[in-house]
Amino acid sequence: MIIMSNFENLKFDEFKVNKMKKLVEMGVNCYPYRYERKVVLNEIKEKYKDVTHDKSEEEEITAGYIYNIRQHGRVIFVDLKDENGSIQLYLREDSLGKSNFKNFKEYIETGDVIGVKGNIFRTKMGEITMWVNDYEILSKSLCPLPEKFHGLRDVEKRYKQRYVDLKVNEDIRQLFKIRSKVVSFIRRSLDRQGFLEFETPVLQPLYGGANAKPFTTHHNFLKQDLYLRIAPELYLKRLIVGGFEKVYEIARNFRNEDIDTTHNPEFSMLELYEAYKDYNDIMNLCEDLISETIFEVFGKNEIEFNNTRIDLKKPWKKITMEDAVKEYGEIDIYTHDLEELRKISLEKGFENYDKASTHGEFLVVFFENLVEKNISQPTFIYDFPIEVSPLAKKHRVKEGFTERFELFIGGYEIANGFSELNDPIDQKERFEAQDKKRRSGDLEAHVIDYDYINALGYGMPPTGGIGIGIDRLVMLLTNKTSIKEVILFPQMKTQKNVEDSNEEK
RNA sequence: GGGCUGUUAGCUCAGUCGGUAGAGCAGUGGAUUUUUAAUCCAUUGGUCAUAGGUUCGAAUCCUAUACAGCCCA
Repeated sequence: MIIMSNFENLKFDEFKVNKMKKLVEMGVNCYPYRYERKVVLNEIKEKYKDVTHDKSEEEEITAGYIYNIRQHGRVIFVDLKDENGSIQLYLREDSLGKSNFKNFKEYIETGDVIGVKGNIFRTKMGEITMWVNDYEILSKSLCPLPEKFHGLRDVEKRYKQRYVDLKVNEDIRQLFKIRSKVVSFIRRSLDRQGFLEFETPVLQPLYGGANAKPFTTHHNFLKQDLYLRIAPELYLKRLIVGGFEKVYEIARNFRNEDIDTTHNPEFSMLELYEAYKDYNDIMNLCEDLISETIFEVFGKNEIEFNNTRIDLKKPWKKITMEDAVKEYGEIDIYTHDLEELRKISLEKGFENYDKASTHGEFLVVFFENLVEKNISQPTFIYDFPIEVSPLAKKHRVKEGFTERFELFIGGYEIANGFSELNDPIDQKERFEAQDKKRRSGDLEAHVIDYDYINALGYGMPPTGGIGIGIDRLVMLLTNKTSIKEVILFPQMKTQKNVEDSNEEK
């Protein structure tokens, strides 16, 4: 029944293709260019919410795709959907005429897109329904839709054929609508506050702004390797040097790392920078921006995530990393020597402790292993060790620390910000320290960007900045624990064909 | 990187102790002028993910591979 090419993985249905061909023979264009749709389905539902059994005087013209058909001999009921609504159609042989009715019965099926004209009435069962006077095929479907009741459940197919997932699973379409709203609200909010959005390079000769491994590509004409950006940070701060005072970018970043429930190789991040501000100002900005976004989308400042009620009412908790480890981990790092810290890490089976060689690095290890996952309610963790924060300004009073913070909600890191390091000499030393780490095998350590140091040499005002993970934020808002659920087309491995696997060896 | 689980009809899923492959929906043919997961009758459709192995006999047991999900590092 299904025509399936070995090479193209097409799922055309033979019956559907034949019906389409028949229609074409009859002179019907199965793929016309436009349709004069006058109203969407929700507008009809709203306009006729008090309609009675009597047909409306006015004729309505609308369109959508068919998701169910119930044939009753000389009557057909059809369920029609558009982006935001649905309506029932009522087709009668005596209204449509014999041949039009027969054609519908024989050639129109679930999945087809049609335009319809008709009057609105209420059926015996109380359903607002269009009494169809005329219909037109707008697109003939050739692939069978998944089952009407269960929809598409197979997770792999849902991700790989997201178009089907969106078409048949209403909740998925709602989820991505929320994602779109979140992004557009953030833009509107920042624009209203006087921020300017800029597009900085995705292809970069040097990558920077985060600890991560990049994707590498090659420019043929320049005969030069380029990297896909891991963060827009260093370019946005060059804009602050250049004299812009409030800038942001909603940037797609690329990191060549493991794929799991919280990591996709490409992901979206809001990064913003504001001159003459410090990390305290930015924490406030972040708190306002996120809580307003959530209120805008849900109309309340309370959400349910991973079976936990999260209260986003301001002000949010603020605690230093050191105190957080004391509170949640019940240990004061600075009262133990390195040998003891190493021993404790080993005993408790901490991740990544073997790389730690300073109190600051152990503080981070203890934080990540003992604290992070336990922070459900929105909490700013602030004052990070200098060793792990090469782009953040030294703390104004606390030796060995930087003015950096991260926001945690529901056990996830949502945002990361700081008083930006603007001392060019200090920045040079920090990069050199990173470079040393790099040379000793830490592939995620920063590379030295001399042009960036040079930019700072021209003078960057005191500046506060932040990055907010859009995907993580959307996960939180839609109660999803897998990042793939909130990315339209997540990266999935494609089936290898024989030729490819030979080439690889 | 490691562990566990999954892969059976277009979709959602059964398949007992190893003994010829099942259902619902969709599709196809028919009945049906207010149904809404419509109903009724009939009916098509499977290299059981792939490749090996054990066995008289494998969807089922074993090994490897592919892809995926979840958990851990």
